[in-house]
Amino acid sequence: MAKSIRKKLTERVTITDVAHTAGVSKTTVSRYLSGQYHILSENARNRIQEAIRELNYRPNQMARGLKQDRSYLIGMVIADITNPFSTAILRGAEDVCKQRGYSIMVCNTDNDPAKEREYIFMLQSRRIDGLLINTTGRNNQFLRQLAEEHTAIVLVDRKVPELGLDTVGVDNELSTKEAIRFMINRGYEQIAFFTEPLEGVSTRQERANAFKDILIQYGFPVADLYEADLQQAEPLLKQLERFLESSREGKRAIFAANGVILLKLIHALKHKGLRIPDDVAIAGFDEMEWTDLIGPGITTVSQPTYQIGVTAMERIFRRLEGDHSPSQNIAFAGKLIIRGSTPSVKGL
Amino acid sequence: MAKSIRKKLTERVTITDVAHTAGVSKTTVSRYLSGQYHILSENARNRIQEAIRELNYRPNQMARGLKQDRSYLIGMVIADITNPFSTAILRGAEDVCKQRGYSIMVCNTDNDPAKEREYIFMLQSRRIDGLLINTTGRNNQFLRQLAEEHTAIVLVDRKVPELGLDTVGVDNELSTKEAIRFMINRGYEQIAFFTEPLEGVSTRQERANAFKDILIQYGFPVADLYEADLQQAEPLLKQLERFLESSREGKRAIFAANGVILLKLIHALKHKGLRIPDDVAIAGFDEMEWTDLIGPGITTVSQPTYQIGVTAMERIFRRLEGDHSPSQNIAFAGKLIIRGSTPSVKGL
DNA sequence: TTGTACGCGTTATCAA
DNA sequence: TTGATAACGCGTACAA
Repeated sequence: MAKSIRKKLTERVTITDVAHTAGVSKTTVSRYLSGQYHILSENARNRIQEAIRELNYRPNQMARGLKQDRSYLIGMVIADITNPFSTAILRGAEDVCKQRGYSIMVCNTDNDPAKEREYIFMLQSRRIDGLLINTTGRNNQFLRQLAEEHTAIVLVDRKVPELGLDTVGVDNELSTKEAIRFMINRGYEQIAFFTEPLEGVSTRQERANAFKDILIQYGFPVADLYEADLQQAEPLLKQLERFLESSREGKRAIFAANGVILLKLIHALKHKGLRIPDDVAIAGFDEMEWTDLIGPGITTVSQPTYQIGVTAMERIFRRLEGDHSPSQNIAFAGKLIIRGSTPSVKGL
Repeated sequence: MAKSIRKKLTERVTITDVAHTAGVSKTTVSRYLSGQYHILSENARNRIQEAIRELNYRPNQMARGLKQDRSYLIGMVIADITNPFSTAILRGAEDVCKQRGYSIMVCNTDNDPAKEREYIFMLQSRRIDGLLINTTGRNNQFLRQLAEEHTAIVLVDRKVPELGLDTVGVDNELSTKEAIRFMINRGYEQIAFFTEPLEGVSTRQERANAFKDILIQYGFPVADLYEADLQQAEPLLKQLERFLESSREGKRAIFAANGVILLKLIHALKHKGLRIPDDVAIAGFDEMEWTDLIGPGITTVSQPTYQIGVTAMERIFRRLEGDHSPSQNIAFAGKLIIRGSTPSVKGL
């Protein structure tokens, strides 16, 4: 291992230096730092304040953490940090953390269990106090291990029932049913459901199941549930073609199980020269900054992402503060935003 | 004795525990941890490995960091983490960090100098080894302070010449000129430039100046440079109306200085019922996932964001490895992506 | 090849 | 209201 020698450009200022120039002991300075002003004399307090400013002192968090067995660090493990859904959650989580003096370490897994595991190890080494994770579901034993140490874990978006952890997300069944029911009521008679691979991802499963349930409830055949791996573009295109060939223009619609696949589908439609909603209607999960700008506007199920991030983070802090109540499953209501991509076709 | 009691209470596995169960000293374990295998007997090495696995030991990074005066932490201070431009950079930076065992702490400033300052202090407390920052430009003295400690700082996107720091971004002058020149060649005779407030943000200034320069070069009057504060929607709308009233249909175009304002402008146009490009042509900085889907597709200047993140991070590591060469200013070429929002209007 | 002893910067415990 | 001292978990001279 090639290590480079680091030169000390500036000697680091320590609590001892502050104590020295303020003419008090380290202990007293430490008390000042942790805000125990009531046991400090006016005099000591002022001199310490002055010394800190003069020396430009910043307490060393590593030393504090080591001593206190607390890092004031939160890990955030996400499948894809470039997904706006994830960043909105991060935004919410970050706001709550900042306010409490915690920092967030971001980890991008690409849905790869191996990467996720590496990150969990790293975060464990850093003694993170809390973890907010959108998990692949393939590293449950390590998550359980983490939870057994002092780490407060909250699962975001994806549940893993066997872990018995707090979960925050949206009510997938409710929202999916509302959306599909809406499309049926608008007169669509053949609705395709496109999702990324279901295995291991509760969110996708819940939405797919809700889709099936509602179709059955309305007496429709469940013929068009497509699972597409988005690594390559081909599979999705093929499945889309299959659906288009098997359906009649005018009464058909597509529902996308999340924002990523919704975007891909819109791209594919454009690529094939198909118009929305004339050739095919479309709707799907995840409101994004562009959904009202594409064609006649895309009908979406909007998730309160920022709120999800805030809530997840608040659960973490509650746990850190000693709340040992049974694990909660917090599901927000999604909001169906109706736009031109799913017009009524009843008269046709 | 006291040790075993403490262990039952806290359950934290330390290097001492590993040493005990492996039957060696802490030092030997430490050598193992830092990969100095050549000074370890086969026997010791195996026993340590086994002990680590058995106890599920993870070295405490806070302790290591404290001892080594290194945190293996990189701070990333960004104006808006939900901006796809920022997350793409983060993605690149993160990939490089992961590979080296570093972690990234994200800090969202909302372009607020006060928030930025708070974050700088916090990061200083954490003894970050490196900082990647998209700065407001209003906390230069604190950045200078950080740089004087052991922190390698790289400015991303926005420069601050007086700090003499490494900078990574895109060649704003070149790309802006190319884009405006392209629009002029396509026959547009009145081009408006919309930007967020110029003050203190080099990127915006460079683009605005390039815009002015090229107009002058072609003998056009520089009448339509609009600085809009996007906190409220009103100002932008008013300015847009001013431009539309002062210009003739058919030969007018809008250029947006970044992705955020480009999106707002497209929204505003839609809101006013104006069509692209029939009523007004439009182009702007920042390629986004939706730019090819809006109307006839939006002409954009694409920045190699992922590459910017990677490069910035690599500069940081180079500095940490002892590179003391003069500060670099790395400017990538942007790429003009021509789409239907800026058709040729020469014949009109 | 291995181990002993000390120190990193901070907080907690106790005594004054 | 203060301070001396012992940890926290690890790495590293120095010794063996």
